[in-house]
Amino acid sequence: MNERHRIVQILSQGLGVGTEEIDTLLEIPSDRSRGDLALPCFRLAGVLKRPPADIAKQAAADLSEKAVAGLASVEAVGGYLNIRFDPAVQAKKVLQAILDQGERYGSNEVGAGKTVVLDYSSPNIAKPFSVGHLRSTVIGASVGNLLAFQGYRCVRINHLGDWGTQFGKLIVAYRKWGEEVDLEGPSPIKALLKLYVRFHDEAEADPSLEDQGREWFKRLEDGDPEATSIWERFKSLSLVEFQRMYDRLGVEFDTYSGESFYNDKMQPVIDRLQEKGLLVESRGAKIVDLEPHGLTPIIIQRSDDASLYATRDLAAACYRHETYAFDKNLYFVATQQNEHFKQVFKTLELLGEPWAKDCVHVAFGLISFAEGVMSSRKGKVIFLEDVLDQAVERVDRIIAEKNPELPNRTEVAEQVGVGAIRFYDLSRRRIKDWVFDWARILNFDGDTGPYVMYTHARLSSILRKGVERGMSPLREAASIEFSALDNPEAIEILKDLENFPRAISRAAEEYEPSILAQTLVDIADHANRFYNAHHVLVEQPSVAGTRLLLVACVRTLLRTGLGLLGIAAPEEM
RNA sequence: GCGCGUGUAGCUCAGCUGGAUAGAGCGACAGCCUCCGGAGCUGUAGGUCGCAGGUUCGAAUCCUGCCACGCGUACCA
Repeated sequence: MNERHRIVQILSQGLGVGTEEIDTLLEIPSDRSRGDLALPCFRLAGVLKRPPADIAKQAAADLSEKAVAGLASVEAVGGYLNIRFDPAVQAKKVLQAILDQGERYGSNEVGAGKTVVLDYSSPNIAKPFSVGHLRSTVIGASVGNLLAFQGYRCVRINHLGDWGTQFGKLIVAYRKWGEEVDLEGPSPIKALLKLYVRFHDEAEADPSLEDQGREWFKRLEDGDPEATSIWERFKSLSLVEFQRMYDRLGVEFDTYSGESFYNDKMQPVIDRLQEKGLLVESRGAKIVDLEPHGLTPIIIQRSDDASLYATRDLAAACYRHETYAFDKNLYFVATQQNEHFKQVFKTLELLGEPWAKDCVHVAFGLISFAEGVMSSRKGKVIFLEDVLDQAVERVDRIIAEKNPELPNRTEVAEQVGVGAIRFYDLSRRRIKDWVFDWARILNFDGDTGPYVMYTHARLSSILRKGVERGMSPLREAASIEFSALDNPEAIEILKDLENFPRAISRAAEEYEPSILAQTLVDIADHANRFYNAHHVLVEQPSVAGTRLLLVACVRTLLRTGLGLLGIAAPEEM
């Protein structure tokens, strides 16, 4: 923003305060009817030894003297200096920018030449793809989109949970009761889940099963042919089901190399820990003592020499750095694993890896049920597929009621239903826990995905109707009829349009898609108010053309924003 | 016990680097289809920002203590 720069200079000179200080002090008023920019003068009062109101008054005088282009008014109110830009000038500028950049409006190149590795989704083989996995999947995918929009090269990794003691357990269960379940049916994972649940039931009575499970995992790790072939079958059956989810969600990965991929890459890491004298034996296991750093010990090798999750994560981090030379290495994993990632990152640091500081655990809260936590061991899970199906079905019923003539009804129902679920998960800050509630997740009124999509559809509809009546949006913002936008509803939207790039940047920097989701709700809200209060397709061509331009621009932003969240924007619904 | 996190309206949540009367949605109540799609719009009611101190001209926001809840706390991931 050029005016801002100019304003900072004038104020800095007039008041005799550094430009940087002025710049950090300048803010957007919480109540924007007060102006577009404000300078609270209280802090300056201390430095300048003058009353704040005095400073504000002088600053106002300084500014009005210099006649900055595009400034509408400048006034001192109490200790505040309030600055207002000429709304017509602002409007032209932002509308033209969107006209020029289209769906790229809001993007930038801050990440050009940099690489970010994103580890997300990462479901466990042979376990259901539950609503719990939804979080990692959609947050990770969306942050990837946001970072790519900022010019970063993104490497998307699905770090499949395809290794570990659980497979030993499952192999034991399969060998004992495998014939009692149907692995060739429509949902082999449900069959595997039965085996897993049964294992834990029986293990309560017969604890030796746990030992057998550990033993079979050890065999798997040592390359035992029977163990390997059973494991491979589980894996391929699972991947088919996962792919079905990813297709519906429109989520993609550059690689599916999971934990098993690192089975032969752990030894070098263990050796290096050994060389550095970090590895110590304790209670039969090999650990790195992290107590001096306020952390519990990280277990590198079990007493039976089998590997652990932490070992594989260390190997994976090193591999990723060698392979991709990342600038950031992100893990989209629940808060439960806070300590684990602290341990891993600290260990990398102790190994002398300077890039340890570029590893970030992008944590999110857990999903629970009113009755308690989800647990695949007890078979208490909600399958994501069931949630998506319910949502789509509900959308379909609503369409049947409100818009029965809609073409592509099945396709749109799928888009809106899946979008609703995605938006629900992305719309609150990641760190928050939430309790799964069918009534809430299937509600499509108010601050929801369907509301944003609906607004997009309404705007699309207005544009279509406009064309039918021989009207079209202006192609040059310079020729707008500003009086057509000179009302509180339109002004509010123009501010939204202006702030959009900043919302995107914040969402990307903080790895927080909810910032974008909330912004979209605000825009949709303002758009709804606007077209309820003001007719777009009016007689006067200049007014209609101007309002159509505004409609087209808002629609573009909603489309861009939904796209970054991985949500479709149907023209009708 | 210790570590990390969360605590804002009945419920679900916003509140950007501390700033001018704390904002939405759901639910409740009252209205709005001779007008571009009512998954919408307008209005009303509803808040000691967990509690107590402190820093500051100014604190929901920063610091300390306490309380409540969640997660973690050695061979699961």
